[in-house]
Order: sequence, then C-alpha cells, then structure tokens
Amino acid sequence: MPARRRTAGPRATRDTGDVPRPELGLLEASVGYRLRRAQLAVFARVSEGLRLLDLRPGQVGVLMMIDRNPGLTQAEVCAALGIQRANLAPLVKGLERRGIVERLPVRGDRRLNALHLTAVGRRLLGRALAVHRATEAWVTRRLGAEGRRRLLGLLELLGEDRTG
Amino acid sequence: MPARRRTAGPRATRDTGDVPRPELGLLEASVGYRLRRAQLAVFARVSEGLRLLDLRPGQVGVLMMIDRNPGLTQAEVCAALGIQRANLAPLVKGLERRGIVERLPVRGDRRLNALHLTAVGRRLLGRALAVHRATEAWVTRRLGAEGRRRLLGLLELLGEDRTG
DNA sequence: TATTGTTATACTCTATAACTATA
DNA sequence: TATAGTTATAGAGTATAACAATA
Repeated sequence: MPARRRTAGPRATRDTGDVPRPELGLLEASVGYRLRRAQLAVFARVSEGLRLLDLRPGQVGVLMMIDRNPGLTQAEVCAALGIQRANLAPLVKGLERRGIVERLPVRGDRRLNALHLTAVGRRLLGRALAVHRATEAWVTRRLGAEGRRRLLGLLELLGEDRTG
Repeated sequence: MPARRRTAGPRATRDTGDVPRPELGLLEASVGYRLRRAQLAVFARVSEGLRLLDLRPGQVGVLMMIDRNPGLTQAEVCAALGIQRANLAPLVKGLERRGIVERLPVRGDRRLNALHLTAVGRRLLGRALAVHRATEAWVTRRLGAEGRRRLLGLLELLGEDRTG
C-alpha cells in the first residue's frame, strides 16, 4: 500500500477524499505551465493517431502548408511556421525520399526549391487530416465549439511575433 | 531583395500589401499548432527572464510545488506535474547540489525523500516569482485579464488526464 | 553583401528499461 | 510483489555556426 506521512508544516489541501493531494500552488494559474500540459496532452493524441502513417505533427504541418501553397520554398515554410531552415532541411529530405513531396527547380533563381505534394503525398495527407479532424473533435467535446473557438483566438494572440 | 515568383497554380492569398504571404490553411484552426506556437512564445520569455538565475521553467515549477507542499516526495511531485520519476531525479540532484533544495529522510519509510527548500532556495524562488509575475502580466497585456482567466480555464480542461 | 539550402553539432525535454533498496 | 529513487539511453524538438551555391 502507498505510504502516507507528512514530515513538516501545515499543508494547504483541497481534499476530495481521504488522502492529502499536493497543491499546484502558483502553477495553478501559470499560463506557461497550463500551455505545456495542454500541448502535451493534445500532441500525445495526435502522435498516436499518426503512428500508423509514420508521420509526426510537424511533418503534417509542413504538408498542410505545401498543400495549400504549392510551390512554396523552404525558407517560406520556415518563416510561416516559425522554424529554423536548418531543421526543415532533413524533414523535407525525409518526405522526398518517401515520395511524399517533390522539390522542383524555380525558373530565375536556382537557389530555390519549389515544394509540391506528390499523388502519394496527397493521399497520405488525406489520411492525416482524418487524425487532425478527430483531434479537433476531441477538443470540441472537452471545451464545446464556442470554447474551442475562443481558445484558438486567445492562442493566436499569444503566438504572434510582435514584441512587448 | 527577396526573390518573388510562383511556379504553379492559384494561391489563396489574403494580402495586406504587396507580396503574397503563404496561408497556414488548416493549421490556422489547429489547436495543436496554436498551442505549440503559444507555448514556445511564452517559454521563450520565461527562459530569458530566468537566465540570470540559471533556472529553467521546469525547475521553477518543481520549486513552486515544494514551497507550497513542504515534505513532498519525488514521486508525488511527478504525479502532480505529470513528469517521469526518471527525469525528476537528475533535476532534484542538481538543485540539491546548488543548495536550493534538501532531501530529508522520512520516518517510517526509508525509500522516500522529503523535499524542502533551503533558505537559499526560498530566496532564489522569490526572484523567479518576479519573472513569473512579469510573464503573467505580459499575457494579460495581450489577452486582457478576462481573456487570461478564460484561457487558463480552457487549458485546464485540455490538460486533465481523464480519457475520452 | 545577402539569401537559400545544407551539414554538423549541442542542448533540452521526454520516454523506456533495468537496477537497488526498501516495503 | 509493489513502490521510490536512480541510472543509462534513445528519440524528438530546437538552436547556432559554418559552408557552398547563387543572387
């Protein structure tokens, strides 16, 4: 059985039952902490759903971007998603090796790769979108449609890159 | 000057100015994506503020828990914060080596460590709390007090460990 | 000079497995 | 048998620096 003891001082408790459960204290109202917990919970669900497709959330994000903006360059993807060029390179390479995306030369600037989904890539993205929809549905079950909308709006305000 | 070209197909654009900016597409309304961006933005601020103290957000969270619940064991901290015992061990060791926390034996169960803050630890936590408050104030500037409260409530619902 | 894409590298966070000592 | 704490290790995610090719 689990040990029960307290060595020191009064513990603020909000017991629902028999055993003193630790309080989060200031963490309770820490936006950073709450964001981290929520993000981990959501990503765990998404990752589990994507496992069969051998994709991770970041890869699906890139695929969504390319699908919506065919011909995008890697630097543009990076700027839009807020990731480093150095980290996108191996990600794209992996997707290309699997025949999911292709990199076409750009007329007039030979430094650039124009990113496109292949037919295989579009099919795979379709399956990934089912996971995406299931996750959003789960969020809606927890928060309600209105709660989910509000959350998206608040998160967008926090994620913007303006300073101050 | 940045190159401008588009190799293929019509691009859905919502231009504010001269240059076509890529659309996020489905990512726009992806709770997972928005959570990740917001969490990165907030943690970047917190980490920067904590740099002088040589602390990271996770360490401060543990200190907050111990401060509020003196005598807590490592397993209890892990359960409350949703982290692995294996990852807390080196974290606590580092804090103990720096004289920030101490581990006291527990009467009646020699497997347990009762965690306490030292005087040094309390002083350091006090400085970390200033960073915490500054971050929450920044969030409030972006979202308003009511927006921040709503956000906390919504995130709590997502972070809970119940299934389904 | 500046930008694109690349490689190499390092650091953090997270997860699993296996061990010990205790219960 | 089960739990607390530890160690080792592996996998992602993210960051910087430096390079070649090109603008």
